[in-house]
Amino acid sequence: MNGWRRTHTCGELGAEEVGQSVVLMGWVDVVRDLGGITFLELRDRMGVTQILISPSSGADVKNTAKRVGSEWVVAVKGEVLRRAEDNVNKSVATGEIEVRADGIEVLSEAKTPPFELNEGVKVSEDLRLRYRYLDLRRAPMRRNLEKRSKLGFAAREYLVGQGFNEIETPFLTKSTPEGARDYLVPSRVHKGSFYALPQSPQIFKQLLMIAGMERYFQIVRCFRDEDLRADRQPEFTQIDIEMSFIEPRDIYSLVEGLFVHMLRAIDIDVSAPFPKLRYDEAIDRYGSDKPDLRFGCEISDLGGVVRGSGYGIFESVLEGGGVVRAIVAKGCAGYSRKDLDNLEVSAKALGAKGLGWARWTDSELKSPLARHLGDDRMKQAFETAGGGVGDLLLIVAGERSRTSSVLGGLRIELAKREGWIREGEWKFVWVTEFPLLEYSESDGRWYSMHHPFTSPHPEDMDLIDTDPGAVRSLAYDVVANGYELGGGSIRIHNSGVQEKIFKALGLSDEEAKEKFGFFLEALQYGTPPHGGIALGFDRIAMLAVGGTSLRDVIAFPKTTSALDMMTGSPSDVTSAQLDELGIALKKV
RNA sequence: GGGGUCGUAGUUCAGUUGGUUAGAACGCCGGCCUGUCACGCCGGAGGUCGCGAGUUCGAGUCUCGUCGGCCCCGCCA
Repeated sequence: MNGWRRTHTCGELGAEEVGQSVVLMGWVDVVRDLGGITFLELRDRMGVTQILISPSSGADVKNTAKRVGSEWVVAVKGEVLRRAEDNVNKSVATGEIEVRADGIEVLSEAKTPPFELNEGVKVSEDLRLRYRYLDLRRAPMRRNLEKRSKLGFAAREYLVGQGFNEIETPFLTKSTPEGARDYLVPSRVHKGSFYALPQSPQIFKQLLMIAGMERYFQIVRCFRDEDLRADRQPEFTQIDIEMSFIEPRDIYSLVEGLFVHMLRAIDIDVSAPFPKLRYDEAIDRYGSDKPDLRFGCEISDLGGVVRGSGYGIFESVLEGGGVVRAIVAKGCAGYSRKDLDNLEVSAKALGAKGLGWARWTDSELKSPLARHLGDDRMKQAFETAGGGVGDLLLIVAGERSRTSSVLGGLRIELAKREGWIREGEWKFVWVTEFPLLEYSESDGRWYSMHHPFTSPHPEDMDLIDTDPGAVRSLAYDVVANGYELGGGSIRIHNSGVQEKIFKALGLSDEEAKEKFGFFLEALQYGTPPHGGIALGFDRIAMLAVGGTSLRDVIAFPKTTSALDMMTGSPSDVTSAQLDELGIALKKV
């Protein structure tokens, strides 16, 4: 570097430094060659500074400046000059000054990049991912990663301040039967055996409680081999927390404090405590276990209104134990036939058999259902659901949970379509009292809704044998703006109860012993009551930067088909590598 | 596993009912230019229309298959 040392960054020079001799290093953002005079914009992570190559600059400087192009890395030595008043650029932090180059050194030449790096230039997602290191030079991505870093630092700062120890747990661990599909790692030493990458450090953090650590946390990578979404990557980061001698409310206040502290670090204010909704309430009112509370449009039950109407479809649904429910779309009475058809298509895609509607315009109430229900009953239904003149009523009938999720889905769709969601707003909510178990028709058995170590609600302990579906758990999710940001529970700390749960899940004693024997044994050595939570750090960061995809906050993410466009993984390995692992590939 | 949508110059896109030589902007290259900051002006190069079959006298355009991006359902204890 010519013996030069960088004296300043490209974001800090101003009127105060005028007259100083400085050395800047960075990437050439733009070259503006006006003939006798040339301007370079030099960029580093802190900002951009204009470099002046004037007629009085030496021949060396001028010749070098002629050669350089976009994204070359250069060092510039020169004097900070105050710009004439008409030349000040108010839109740039360093716009009051420029640096007259007395020396310029090319540190690295650069090929013309495959896309322009200016903010605001649209580039396809796959190109950005293939050249991620260039994409990350762009200001929005850099800002996002900086914010993510601050959030992580604030989380550690807060938790350590609360007396937590950050403790690492293994990545090469044991495959467990319940839950998401595992990523497997073959063992070379023990051919035919596999490690699994952790879906979460669940068992280890409970063992740390048994070990007496009392307050553990870890910002840790987790792996799940399931299909991806905008908010789901195969590897993702959790803020994993576990505490001993606590109740759910201790977790609530800890996590509320954590969110307030983290978000304050990037100048976002949120208020705590967060409201709470029981699971069944969330489903009935919002049709989701991760309700978006930034807008209303709650679900209403019309069973009382339509019962006895004589309308065959509704009557038979009600007789069969189903429900007739509705949402009111405020101000949407003007929807066209086509709009309504589109909504019906959505409803069917969400699992509805059909979609009933009624539009209450100034003059009249229009609905294909009026013929069956009568105008009075129709109007009553409208009012029961909280609607009136100018509104649209959407009715779904069927099995309870299906109907809820359909209306919940329509609710979200309407909110997006009608712009009911105010950007920048944060609506947190705790969803509590999740069911302990859910039944799988296809497998003919019960599964844990959270995980098999979740404590049943003490009041429901006796129902485990008689009515497993009615057992509530001490599990909770923290939800913001319709995203599940975390979930946790109070754990079972009694090996008898744990065995009972394994039995309810259809695990034989032998299976339980084979898969979790070490853990069942550990529970017998003096286990403190304990519980915890795992927060989705990527999702928190995504919401905090105003993003819509985890790719916005992950430096090197995977595509929706779990490919890494940059490295080309996953990829073939040599037959020698396979031999060493004792693995033979099947033809697929 | 399923549904939707996209794939044309380095990039972002346009391309009519299937019809002559596939266009624009930005970028890139060359020239001119002493106050630009989206610099300006003049000129130029640049295309396996993702890939493979098929229909047709003729395919960027139609059909089938396939690969890939994005969004969604299933799945994600």
